[in-house]
Amino acid sequence: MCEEQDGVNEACSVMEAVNRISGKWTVGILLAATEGPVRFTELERHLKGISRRMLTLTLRNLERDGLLRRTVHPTVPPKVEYEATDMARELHSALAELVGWARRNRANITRSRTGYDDTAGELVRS
Amino acid sequence: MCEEQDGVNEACSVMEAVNRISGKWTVGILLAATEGPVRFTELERHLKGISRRMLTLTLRNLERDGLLRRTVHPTVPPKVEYEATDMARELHSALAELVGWARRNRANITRSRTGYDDTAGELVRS
DNA sequence: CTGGATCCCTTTGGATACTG
DNA sequence: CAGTATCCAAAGGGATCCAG
Repeated sequence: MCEEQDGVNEACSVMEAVNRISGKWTVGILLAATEGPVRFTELERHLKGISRRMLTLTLRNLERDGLLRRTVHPTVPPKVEYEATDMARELHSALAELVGWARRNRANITRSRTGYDDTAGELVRS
Repeated sequence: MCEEQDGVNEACSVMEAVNRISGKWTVGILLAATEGPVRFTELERHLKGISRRMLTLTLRNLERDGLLRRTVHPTVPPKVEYEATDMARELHSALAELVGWARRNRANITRSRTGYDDTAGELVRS
Protein backbone atom coordinates (compact mmCIF):
# COMPACT_ATOMS: atom_id res chain seq x y z
CA MET A 1 0.00 0.00 0.00
CA CYS A 2 2.86 2.29 0.84
CA GLU A 3 6.22 1.53 -0.79
CA GLU A 4 9.01 1.04 1.68
CA GLN A 5 11.88 3.35 0.97
CA ASP A 6 14.33 5.32 3.06
CA GLY A 7 12.26 7.99 4.72
CA VAL A 8 9.12 7.42 2.80
CA ASN A 9 7.60 4.76 5.02
CA GLU A 10 8.05 7.21 7.86
CA ALA A 11 6.25 9.81 5.82
CA CYS A 12 3.58 7.23 5.17
CA SER A 13 2.88 6.77 8.87
CA VAL A 14 2.59 10.49 9.29
CA MET A 15 0.28 10.73 6.37
CA GLU A 16 -1.97 8.05 7.79
CA ALA A 17 -2.33 10.19 10.87
CA VAL A 18 -2.60 13.43 8.95
CA ASN A 19 -5.23 12.08 6.63
CA ARG A 20 -7.29 11.07 9.61
CA ILE A 21 -7.27 14.46 11.28
CA SER A 22 -7.37 16.50 8.12
CA GLY A 23 -10.68 17.83 7.01
CA LYS A 24 -12.07 21.17 7.93
CA TRP A 25 -13.96 20.15 11.06
CA THR A 26 -12.29 17.00 12.33
CA VAL A 27 -10.03 18.59 14.89
CA GLY A 28 -12.74 20.84 16.25
CA ILE A 29 -15.06 17.90 16.78
CA LEU A 30 -12.31 15.80 18.31
CA LEU A 31 -11.39 18.52 20.75
CA ALA A 32 -14.98 19.09 21.77
CA ALA A 33 -15.59 15.38 22.23
CA THR A 34 -12.47 15.01 24.35
CA GLU A 35 -13.91 17.21 27.09
CA GLY A 36 -16.88 14.94 27.49
CA PRO A 37 -19.90 13.51 25.70
CA VAL A 38 -21.45 15.92 23.26
CA ARG A 39 -24.71 15.76 21.39
CA PHE A 40 -25.30 16.31 17.71
CA THR A 41 -26.91 19.72 18.00
CA GLU A 42 -24.36 20.81 20.57
CA LEU A 43 -21.67 20.21 18.02
CA GLU A 44 -23.71 21.89 15.35
CA ARG A 45 -23.87 25.02 17.48
CA HIS A 46 -20.29 24.73 18.64
CA LEU A 47 -18.73 24.36 15.21
CA LYS A 48 -20.26 27.50 13.81
CA GLY A 49 -20.69 27.33 10.09
CA ILE A 50 -20.70 23.56 9.69
CA SER A 51 -23.48 22.04 7.65
CA ARG A 52 -25.47 19.07 8.86
CA ARG A 53 -24.11 16.99 6.06
CA MET A 54 -20.47 17.63 6.91
CA LEU A 55 -21.10 17.15 10.60
CA THR A 56 -22.68 13.79 9.90
CA LEU A 57 -19.96 12.71 7.50
CA THR A 58 -17.13 13.74 9.78
CA LEU A 59 -18.72 12.05 12.78
CA ARG A 60 -19.22 8.87 10.80
CA ASN A 61 -15.63 8.75 9.66
CA LEU A 62 -14.32 9.42 13.15
CA GLU A 63 -16.54 6.71 14.52
CA ARG A 64 -15.42 4.37 11.79
CA ASP A 65 -11.77 4.98 12.64
CA GLY A 66 -12.46 4.29 16.28
CA LEU A 67 -11.76 7.85 17.40
CA LEU A 68 -15.30 8.55 18.53
CA ARG A 69 -17.78 6.42 20.40
CA ARG A 70 -21.41 6.94 19.44
CA THR A 71 -24.06 6.23 22.02
CA VAL A 72 -27.75 6.18 21.15
CA HIS A 73 -30.20 6.67 23.99
CA PRO A 74 -33.50 5.06 22.99
CA THR A 75 -35.65 7.90 24.22
CA VAL A 76 -38.20 10.24 22.74
CA PRO A 77 -36.96 12.54 21.42
CA PRO A 78 -33.83 10.64 20.41
CA LYS A 79 -30.56 11.49 22.06
CA VAL A 80 -27.17 10.62 20.62
CA GLU A 81 -23.89 11.35 22.31
CA TYR A 82 -20.38 11.33 20.94
CA GLU A 83 -17.27 10.90 23.03
CA ALA A 84 -13.59 10.60 22.26
CA THR A 85 -12.05 7.17 22.70
CA ASP A 86 -8.76 6.51 24.44
CA MET A 87 -7.04 6.42 21.10
CA ALA A 88 -8.35 9.89 20.33
CA ARG A 89 -7.16 11.15 23.70
CA GLU A 90 -3.67 9.94 22.99
CA LEU A 91 -3.85 11.76 19.72
CA HIS A 92 -4.80 14.87 21.61
CA SER A 93 -1.41 15.05 23.24
CA ALA A 94 0.26 14.74 19.87
CA LEU A 95 -1.99 17.48 18.64
CA ALA A 96 -0.76 19.71 21.43
CA GLU A 97 2.70 19.65 19.85
CA LEU A 98 1.22 20.85 16.63
CA VAL A 99 -0.73 23.57 18.39
CA GLY A 100 2.47 24.80 19.92
CA TRP A 101 4.23 24.84 16.61
CA ALA A 102 1.36 26.59 14.90
CA ARG A 103 1.19 29.23 17.62
CA ARG A 104 4.91 29.89 17.58
CA ASN A 105 5.16 30.13 13.83
CA ARG A 106 1.87 31.63 12.81
CA ALA A 107 3.41 35.07 12.39
CA ASN A 108 6.46 33.74 10.56
CA ILE A 109 4.33 31.96 8.04
CA THR A 110 2.13 34.94 7.45
CA ARG A 111 5.17 37.10 6.88
CA SER A 112 6.71 34.52 4.61
CA ARG A 113 3.55 34.40 2.56
CA THR A 114 3.17 38.11 2.10
CA GLY A 115 6.84 38.40 1.30
CA TYR A 116 6.59 35.61 -1.22
CA ASP A 117 3.48 37.02 -2.84
CA ASP A 118 4.98 40.47 -3.12
CA THR A 119 8.23 39.23 -4.61
CA ALA A 120 7.11 36.50 -6.95
CA GLY A 121 3.88 38.22 -7.86
CA GLU A 122 5.70 41.10 -9.51
CA LEU A 123 8.01 38.82 -11.45
CA VAL A 124 5.10 37.05 -13.02
CA ARG A 125 3.43 40.14 -14.33
CA SER A 126 6.70 41.56 -15.67
CA MET B 1 -10.53 34.81 10.67
CA CYS B 2 -11.20 32.10 13.18
CA GLU B 3 -13.90 32.77 15.77
CA GLU B 4 -12.65 32.65 19.30
CA GLN B 5 -14.69 30.24 21.36
CA ASP B 6 -13.95 27.79 24.12
CA GLY B 7 -11.81 25.16 22.51
CA VAL B 8 -12.29 26.23 18.96
CA ASN B 9 -9.44 28.71 18.77
CA GLU B 10 -7.23 25.89 19.91
CA ALA B 11 -8.64 23.73 17.15
CA CYS B 12 -8.01 26.61 14.79
CA SER B 13 -4.30 26.63 15.57
CA VAL B 14 -4.13 22.94 14.93
CA MET B 15 -5.97 23.34 11.70
CA GLU B 16 -3.55 25.98 10.53
CA ALA B 17 -0.79 23.46 11.03
CA VAL B 18 -2.75 20.58 9.62
CA ASN B 19 -3.75 22.47 6.53
CA ARG B 20 -0.15 23.27 5.89
CA ILE B 21 1.08 19.69 6.05
CA SER B 22 -1.94 18.08 4.49
CA GLY B 23 -1.79 17.23 0.84
CA LYS B 24 -0.71 13.97 -0.58
CA TRP B 25 3.00 14.70 -0.95
CA THR B 26 3.77 17.47 1.51
CA VAL B 27 5.09 15.34 4.34
CA GLY B 28 7.20 13.21 2.05
CA ILE B 29 8.85 16.24 0.54
CA LEU B 30 9.38 17.86 3.91
CA LEU B 31 10.98 14.75 5.31
CA ALA B 32 13.28 14.38 2.32
CA ALA B 33 14.29 18.03 2.45
CA THR B 34 15.01 17.82 6.17
CA GLU B 35 17.89 15.42 5.60
CA GLY B 36 19.65 17.88 3.33
CA PRO B 37 19.30 19.81 0.09
CA VAL B 38 17.46 17.89 -2.60
CA ARG B 39 17.05 18.58 -6.28
CA PHE B 40 13.86 18.60 -8.27
CA THR B 41 14.49 15.35 -10.11
CA GLU B 42 15.73 13.69 -6.94
CA LEU B 43 12.38 14.39 -5.35
CA GLU B 44 10.60 13.26 -8.47
CA ARG B 45 12.33 9.90 -8.23
CA HIS B 46 11.99 9.70 -4.46
CA LEU B 47 8.27 10.41 -4.30
CA LYS B 48 7.29 7.67 -6.68
CA GLY B 49 4.09 8.39 -8.46
CA ILE B 50 4.08 12.15 -8.12
CA SER B 51 3.42 14.19 -11.20
CA ARG B 52 5.59 17.13 -12.16
CA ARG B 53 2.70 19.46 -11.70
CA MET B 54 1.98 18.37 -8.15
CA LEU B 55 5.65 18.39 -7.25
CA THR B 56 5.96 21.93 -8.51
CA LEU B 57 2.79 23.09 -6.79
CA THR B 58 3.66 21.50 -3.47
CA LEU B 59 7.17 22.88 -3.55
CA ARG B 60 5.83 26.34 -4.32
CA ASN B 61 3.40 26.26 -1.44
CA LEU B 62 6.01 25.01 0.98
CA GLU B 63 8.38 27.71 -0.15
CA ARG B 64 5.64 30.28 0.17
CA ASP B 65 4.93 29.24 3.73
CA GLY B 66 8.59 29.50 4.57
CA LEU B 67 9.02 25.77 5.15
CA LEU B 68 11.40 25.24 2.25
CA ARG B 69 14.28 27.32 0.99
CA ARG B 70 14.75 27.26 -2.76
CA THR B 71 18.24 27.87 -4.12
CA VAL B 72 18.86 28.36 -7.81
CA HIS B 73 22.35 27.69 -9.09
CA PRO B 74 22.80 29.75 -12.28
CA THR B 75 24.47 26.97 -14.20
CA VAL B 76 23.80 25.17 -17.45
CA PRO B 77 21.88 22.99 -17.13
CA PRO B 78 20.02 24.73 -14.30
CA LYS B 79 20.24 23.27 -10.82
CA VAL B 80 17.71 24.01 -8.12
CA GLU B 81 17.95 22.76 -4.57
CA TYR B 82 15.35 22.64 -1.87
CA GLU B 83 16.09 22.50 1.83
CA ALA B 84 13.96 22.56 4.96
CA THR B 85 14.06 25.75 7.00
CA ASP B 86 14.44 25.86 10.78
CA MET B 87 10.70 26.25 11.08
CA ALA B 88 10.20 23.05 9.10
CA ARG B 89 12.71 21.23 11.28
CA GLU B 90 10.78 22.22 14.40
CA LEU B 91 7.69 20.90 12.75
CA HIS B 92 9.52 17.67 12.12
CA SER B 93 9.81 17.03 15.84
CA ALA B 94 6.11 17.67 16.26
CA LEU B 95 5.48 15.27 13.43
CA ALA B 96 7.41 12.61 15.30
CA GLU B 97 4.63 12.55 17.89
CA LEU B 98 2.15 11.88 15.17
CA VAL B 99 4.31 9.15 13.70
CA GLY B 100 4.38 7.46 17.06
CA TRP B 101 0.65 7.68 17.42
CA ALA B 102 0.05 6.41 13.90
CA ARG B 103 2.42 3.48 14.43
CA ARG B 104 0.86 2.50 17.74
CA ASN B 105 -2.72 2.72 16.54
CA ARG B 106 -2.52 1.66 12.93
CA ALA B 107 -3.79 -1.81 13.72
CA ASN B 108 -6.53 -0.53 16.01
CA ILE B 109 -7.86 1.76 13.35
CA THR B 110 -7.82 -0.92 10.71
CA ARG B 111 -9.71 -3.23 13.03
CA SER B 112 -12.16 -0.52 13.92
CA ARG B 113 -12.79 0.15 10.26
CA THR B 114 -13.41 -3.41 9.25
CA GLY B 115 -15.63 -3.88 12.26
CA TYR B 116 -17.58 -0.77 11.44
CA ASP B 117 -17.94 -1.66 7.79
CA ASP B 118 -19.11 -5.16 8.62
CA THR B 119 -21.66 -4.01 11.16
CA ALA B 120 -23.06 -0.88 9.61
CA GLY B 121 -22.66 -2.11 6.08
CA GLU B 122 -25.23 -4.83 6.58
CA LEU B 123 -27.71 -2.49 8.19
CA VAL B 124 -27.63 -0.22 5.20
CA ARG B 125 -28.41 -2.91 2.69
CA SER B 126 -31.17 -4.36 4.85
C1' DC C 1 17.09 20.05 -15.99
C1' DT C 2 13.36 22.66 -14.08
C1' DG C 3 9.55 23.86 -14.50
C1' DG C 4 4.92 26.52 -16.86
C1' DA C 5 0.27 25.95 -19.24
C1' DT C 6 -3.69 23.45 -20.34
C1' DC C 7 -7.29 19.97 -20.17
C1' DC C 8 -10.08 17.00 -17.58
C1' DC C 9 -11.66 13.85 -14.12
C1' DT C 10 -12.38 12.94 -9.17
C1' DT C 11 -13.12 14.32 -4.55
C1' DT C 12 -14.59 17.51 -1.10
C1' DG C 13 -17.65 20.48 0.85
C1' DG C 14 -21.88 23.63 1.10
C1' DA C 15 -27.17 24.55 0.86
C1' DT C 16 -31.46 22.88 1.27
C1' DA C 17 -35.40 20.03 1.90
C1' DC C 18 -37.26 15.83 3.76
C1' DT C 19 -37.94 11.91 7.52
C1' DG C 20 -38.36 8.65 11.75
C1' DC D 1 -33.63 15.68 17.83
C1' DA D 2 -30.75 13.50 14.67
C1' DG D 3 -30.05 12.57 10.84
C1' DT D 4 -30.72 11.27 5.14
C1' DA D 5 -31.01 12.59 0.15
C1' DT D 6 -30.05 15.45 -3.55
C1' DC D 7 -28.03 18.89 -6.22
C1' DC D 8 -24.11 21.84 -7.17
C1' DA D 9 -19.78 24.47 -6.83
C1' DA D 10 -14.94 24.53 -5.76
C1' DA D 11 -10.66 22.40 -4.99
C1' DG D 12 -7.42 18.49 -5.60
C1' DG D 13 -4.83 15.98 -8.55
C1' DG D 14 -3.20 13.40 -13.04
C1' DA D 15 -1.58 13.52 -18.13
C1' DT D 16 0.48 15.80 -21.58
C1' DC D 17 2.77 19.15 -24.17
C1' DC D 18 5.65 23.28 -24.27
C1' DA D 19 9.71 26.49 -22.86
C1' DG D 20 13.92 28.71 -20.81
